[in-house]
Amino acid sequence: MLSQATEDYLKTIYKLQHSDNPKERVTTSVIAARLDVTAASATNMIKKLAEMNLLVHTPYQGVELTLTGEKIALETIRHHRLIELYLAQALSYPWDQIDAEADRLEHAISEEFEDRIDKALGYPTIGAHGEPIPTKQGEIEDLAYNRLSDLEIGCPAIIRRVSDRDPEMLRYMGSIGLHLGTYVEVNERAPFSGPLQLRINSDKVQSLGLEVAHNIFVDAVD
Amino acid sequence: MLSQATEDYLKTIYKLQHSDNPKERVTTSVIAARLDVTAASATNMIKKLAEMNLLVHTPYQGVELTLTGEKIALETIRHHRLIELYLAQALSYPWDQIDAEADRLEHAISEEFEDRIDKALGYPTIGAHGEPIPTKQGEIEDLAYNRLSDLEIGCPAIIRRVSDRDPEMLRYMGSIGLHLGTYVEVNERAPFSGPLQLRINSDKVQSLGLEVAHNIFVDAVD
DNA sequence: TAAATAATTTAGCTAAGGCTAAAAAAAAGT
DNA sequence: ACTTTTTTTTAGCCTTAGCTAAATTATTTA
Repeated sequence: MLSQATEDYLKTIYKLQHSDNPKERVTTSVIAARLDVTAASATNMIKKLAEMNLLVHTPYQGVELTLTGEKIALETIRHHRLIELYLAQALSYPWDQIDAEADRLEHAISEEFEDRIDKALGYPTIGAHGEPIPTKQGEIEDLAYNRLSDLEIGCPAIIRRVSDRDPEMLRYMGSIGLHLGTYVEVNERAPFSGPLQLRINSDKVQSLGLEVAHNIFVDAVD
Repeated sequence: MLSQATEDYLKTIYKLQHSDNPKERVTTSVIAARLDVTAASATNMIKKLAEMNLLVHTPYQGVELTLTGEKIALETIRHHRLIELYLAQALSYPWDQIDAEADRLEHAISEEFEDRIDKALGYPTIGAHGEPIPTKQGEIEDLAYNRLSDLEIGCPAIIRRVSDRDPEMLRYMGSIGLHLGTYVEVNERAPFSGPLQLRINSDKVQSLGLEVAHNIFVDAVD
């Protein structure tokens, strides 16, 4: 059995590798920052993971997961996203609380538990914030959406995914009526990186800061 | 936050203190055996727990939980039993698998999770094997049942609790139709600590070894 | 009561996974 | 090209919670 720390590092590295800017290298300091440990601690763990053949480390350059490492990362991410969805759907958790709870539970559940909540949820493929859920075989869909901050003016769209990094931000989104599936349309864009004026559900008009809009992903509809 | 090991020791000590034979001292070796660690490891941990004022240790005599220690033990046991019941009821786990799963989950859940499954289960007071569930305030009912092995011949009774120590035994009980709430009556008792002849649900007759009967607790009816 | 046995504790080791402080390597600024 | 700054790594330490082996204390048996 792999330690919680091992799973956390692999999960984090996977997410960094497949994030916004895929060309950026996944360096020691980036990993350390994301996991909130010192760079020295990260160096240490990276060395161990490399010895276990879970990743390849090019000193001073960054890391890349091996197939085995990626498999484990995806398993952990699958656990995480299934648990999140279960918390939201079966236990009515608000979407800003599920990430923290799942972060602890994901290391404690058995395959049996995974299978049972998977079944209870109807074998879902999309998580509570719109992320794809890896399959048991370690396959993951590549869902590419546009950022709400990049959406053309007057082009109606549907919210398909939100970043779950900041619970505070999730709470804010919810409070102004932004959820998965919500219709939105940008009315206008204030100059100098100013806020968007958003029409929500062809109804309410709401001013939305760019930072928030950057963390909302949409699909254009026509 | 207390470590998983700390919670496990306190839970185990509590259970030993309140088990079959309450006069027996809870010694280092008994604790070690139950937790499957060496006596030296137990000595070590006991020393730490004593320093934390979670228990009082009289060298060579045994331990006794302090009020604080007992509180934490009961909190852990509450988590465990609520999770067990949730697994059984909401996820249809068989009763022989819930203990192992709950053993890992009990350390990972938040108060929020506890509250939500408590509510989902309708604020239960009895666990999946018939054990009392401690309240959030750390109170626990004292349910004293008779062992099936001690039940008088011809006296109808209802199964109210079973020991969850051995999953194999639980599976066996289930396979011959013994569950919580099942009606049983001892027809006869073979000599020399032989098996009981049991009538189950006023219907099937089944021979049952003493060891199993010893781990089933009943309430006489009428 | 003395010797043998059993239980407990002590001493010292190990592995994980953190940390700080210092050294080394790479990148950036002048 | 040479400092200066930033990043990464190394060295060495800490805590947790296990382990074995040896020493100590109780208990049992002859």
